[in-house]
Amino acid sequence: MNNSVTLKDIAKALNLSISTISKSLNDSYEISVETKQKVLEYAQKHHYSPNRLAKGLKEGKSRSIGVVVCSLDNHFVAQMLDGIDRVSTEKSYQIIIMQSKESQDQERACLELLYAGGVDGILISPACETTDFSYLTSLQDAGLPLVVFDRLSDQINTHKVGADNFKGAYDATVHLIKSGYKSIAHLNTSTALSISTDRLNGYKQALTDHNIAYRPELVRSCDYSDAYKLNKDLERAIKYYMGLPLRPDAIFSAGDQISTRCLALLNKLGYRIPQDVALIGFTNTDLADALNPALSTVHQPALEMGQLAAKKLISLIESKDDTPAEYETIKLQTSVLVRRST
Amino acid sequence: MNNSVTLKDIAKALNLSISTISKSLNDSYEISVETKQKVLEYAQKHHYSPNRLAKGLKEGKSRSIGVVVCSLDNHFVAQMLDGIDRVSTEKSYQIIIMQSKESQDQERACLELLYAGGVDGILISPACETTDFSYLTSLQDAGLPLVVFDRLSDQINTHKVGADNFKGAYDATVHLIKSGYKSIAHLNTSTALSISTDRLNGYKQALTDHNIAYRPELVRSCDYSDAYKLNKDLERAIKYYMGLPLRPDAIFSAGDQISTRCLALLNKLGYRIPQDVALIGFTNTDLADALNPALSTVHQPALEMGQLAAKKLISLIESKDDTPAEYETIKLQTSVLVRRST
DNA sequence: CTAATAAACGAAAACGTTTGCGTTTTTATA
DNA sequence: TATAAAAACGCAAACGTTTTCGTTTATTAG
Repeated sequence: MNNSVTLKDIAKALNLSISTISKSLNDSYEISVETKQKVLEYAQKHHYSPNRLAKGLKEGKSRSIGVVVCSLDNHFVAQMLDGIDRVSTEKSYQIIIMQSKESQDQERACLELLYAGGVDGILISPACETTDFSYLTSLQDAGLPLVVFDRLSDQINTHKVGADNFKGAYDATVHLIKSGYKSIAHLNTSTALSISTDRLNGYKQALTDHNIAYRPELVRSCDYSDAYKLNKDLERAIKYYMGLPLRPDAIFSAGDQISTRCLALLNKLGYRIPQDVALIGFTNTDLADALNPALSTVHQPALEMGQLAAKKLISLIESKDDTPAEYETIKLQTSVLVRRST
Repeated sequence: MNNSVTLKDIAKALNLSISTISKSLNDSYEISVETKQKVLEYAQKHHYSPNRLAKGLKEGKSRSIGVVVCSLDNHFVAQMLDGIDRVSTEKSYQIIIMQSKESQDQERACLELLYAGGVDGILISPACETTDFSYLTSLQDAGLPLVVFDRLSDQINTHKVGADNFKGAYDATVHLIKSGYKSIAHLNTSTALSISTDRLNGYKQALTDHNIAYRPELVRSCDYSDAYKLNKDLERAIKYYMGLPLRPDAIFSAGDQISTRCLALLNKLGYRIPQDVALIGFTNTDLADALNPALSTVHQPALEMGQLAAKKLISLIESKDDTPAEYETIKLQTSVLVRRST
């Protein structure tokens, strides 16, 4: 806290009472125009700005919202945060960003800190590891507004904003099929979150819709939690695929890191893309066109997702009194961007 | 603000006074062990956590620090933020991240908001556009601790933590020279910040040290502020280079986006890297090895930079009383990672 | 001219803490 | 036994707001 000039200071200087100053600055009808004028002038001249803590304490609100994401180090996440940031600063809420690093424990720690910190609401994209949502619901029961975004779960009942992962996966798979690929592998993330099953289901649906038999051996999961593990899992999966009697001629990968790391690994292992194996994956990296080769991607409207989630949360916060009405689940459309890798 | 159980509640429940509760929880010597025990037990059972706002108001501290960066959507920035996040959560400070989007006005707005918000200190990596540091120094004069990181400026006197950009540029250029490139262009960012001149000087020094004449026409600047402009500037620069009578056989680029976008553009324009022109650039992207071709980079210790900057700021905050001692400027070593593009 | 009304402002409580100091009770010292 | 000291706790002010409810003065209606 640095803030210097207070209502008291102004009151003393202008020989008025604190309440008069406060009312003047809040444009109360109780105060004469002349007084208001005088107060406002002095306040501006001395760079008065109300003390956030005092105001918050009085009003029982902190005008801050907590945001929990897996990691900052990720284009997709950064874009969502950008969206969140835009609407929250517009509505003059501060955001406190915390990282779960895909760990359920750390996520729990983040939530505890945010709750204790007195945020007015929480925006969360759960960690991959998370299976237990009881703490989250307990926060909700305690009256804390909550919005889940990006990675959804039906273990919690509130507003949810995500991408249409089923459709995205479906479209990507169809794209591969229509491009002539016959044997399509699917690399997924190992998580209990719906994001994973949705994509798997989209993939399956596309296959059945095109009379292609679903081969479970073509689906592998990778541990997302840290870069080292991911690389290891991925390398194993790729080698496994390539050792298969009916070796896949295309891979559809779910997940930002998975897609780009997969591409890097395929290169490293000497496979030519798309000649040896085609690749399309979920990712929002702006470097997709600069990759070797340019990577076909399923792109999610990350910015909009963040914006919408923040709007939903703020509306929830600001209408805390009325009945929660009905909670919505919004699914934003993804788009397939075809590039050289398929 | 969600927080429910307060000192008063505990006091009432235990038939003690508020101050006794407070002192118990703060482990004061004035309170008997039995009482402390009882209070602690009750507090834990009912998930008491002190109200951040009230505490902050009382102590005149908010235990939060403001961080201003150009943009979230950037690997390098994300890594620095990660570093900042680690040490600040460890020391139980909240961080408020704001984006300047390379605009001096928006940066100013961020700073005003943070100051008004009552942060205990500010961590800033100035916008490219910023030339006027007077507002920053005025904040400093008002007693707000400040640490500048990443992008340094000598227009402000405080702790500074950055990379050794001169050395990084020098090393990159030497690498190109030693790899046999004769005519080395330099793509820089158009900014008044020292980050730009340091890199330019490193480049120049490497040339003179190897008896290569410095050709001003090989140095171009690009507007970093938005993606569209950057692409435009870059394309113009590249075409300009390639139209030169003595066309460069290598490019050393400064700046994250510039390096990766330059690679993408060279590809798009049909130039082969490194046959037609080699490329090395400052960037921390984890996709460098997956690019087309794998991009040689100058890598900055972003995480450490963030950590160090945060440590410096916190120490500044917590020793606000004593004389500011002497301000340091720390330059962290960069490393050249050679890949296929050179 | 009196009484009611409006206009303009101030006093004080409240939000949840922390902390200096006063008060009571117990214990130790002379 | 009288007294000083220590131990354990409560009171109340303070941090900077907002807001309710007076209080004062000026204005208007009857």
